[in-house]
Amino acid sequence: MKPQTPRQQLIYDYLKQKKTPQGAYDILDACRVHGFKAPSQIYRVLNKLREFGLIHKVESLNAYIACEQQHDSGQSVVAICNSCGLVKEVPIPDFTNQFENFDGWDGFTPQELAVEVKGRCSLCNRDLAT
Amino acid sequence: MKPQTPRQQLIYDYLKQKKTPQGAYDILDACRVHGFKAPSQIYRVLNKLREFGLIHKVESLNAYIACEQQHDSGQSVVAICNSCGLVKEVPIPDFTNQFENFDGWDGFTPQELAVEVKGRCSLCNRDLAT
DNA sequence: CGGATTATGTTATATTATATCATAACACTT
DNA sequence: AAGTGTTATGATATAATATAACATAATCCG
Repeated sequence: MKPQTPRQQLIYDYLKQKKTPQGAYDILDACRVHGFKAPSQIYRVLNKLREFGLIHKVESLNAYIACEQQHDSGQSVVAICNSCGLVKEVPIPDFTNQFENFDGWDGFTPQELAVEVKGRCSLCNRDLAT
Repeated sequence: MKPQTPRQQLIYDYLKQKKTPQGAYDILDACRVHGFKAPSQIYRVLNKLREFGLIHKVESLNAYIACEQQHDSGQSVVAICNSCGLVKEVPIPDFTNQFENFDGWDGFTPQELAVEVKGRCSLCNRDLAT
């Protein structure tokens, strides 16, 4: 699924071009020059893009990032560096499968999976070593 | 680690006795009779209890639950029913180990893991079948 | 075209969370 | 016990995040 309207395209492009997750109000400020004026305008577009699976909300940061790869469903594994704030989406193969086939659910049917890992990125690890 | 003060104990007990995650302002309202008056009082205690690993924040709900079992670190796997809102903490053995030993991190060192699964609980599945 | 649906604009408000500064309680040393 | 540092609490204000509600415009499709 691709962005369906100019405004969707605009915000999607903006997020793709950013390396760190952006808050809704950051996006709003950046998009004022393009005619956005109110938070609700931003949130509407963000929610659409989320439905399409084009972006993720990083829940623990209240911020949004563009997906780097296409997912079948709304699944994501996000690595957040506690030190520098860098956020990366990391593909973990078979991971979600394990989840669905897990015995312990006891009748629970998983639909969406959100995984957020906080830690220390490779660059900050390197700085630490010196 | 156990609650260290009467106020910590109070909020911890309150959360333990609830089956669903509670918002900070829900907790505030419930605790007004015990002298709590301001959000910051609640958030301070919640943050302490989180440090102690006694409660979790369910990020995708902005709500808080008492831990059901003791964790070594701040790890959690939370199952949320999209249909009835029921939330359960589910232990997934060896799961976090897989995460730490995952090859694809490329220098990233995981510290805290937050997993939130949305789906349909056993009861709602049963209702659906009839 | 006509009617439905979806996207957008606009204003107001709700919800969640933190900053700041003052005071009280406690733990520890001398 | 007095002094000192630390942690917890009280209290007020405000910041940050998100939604409700209602109006207008654009698009789709019979």
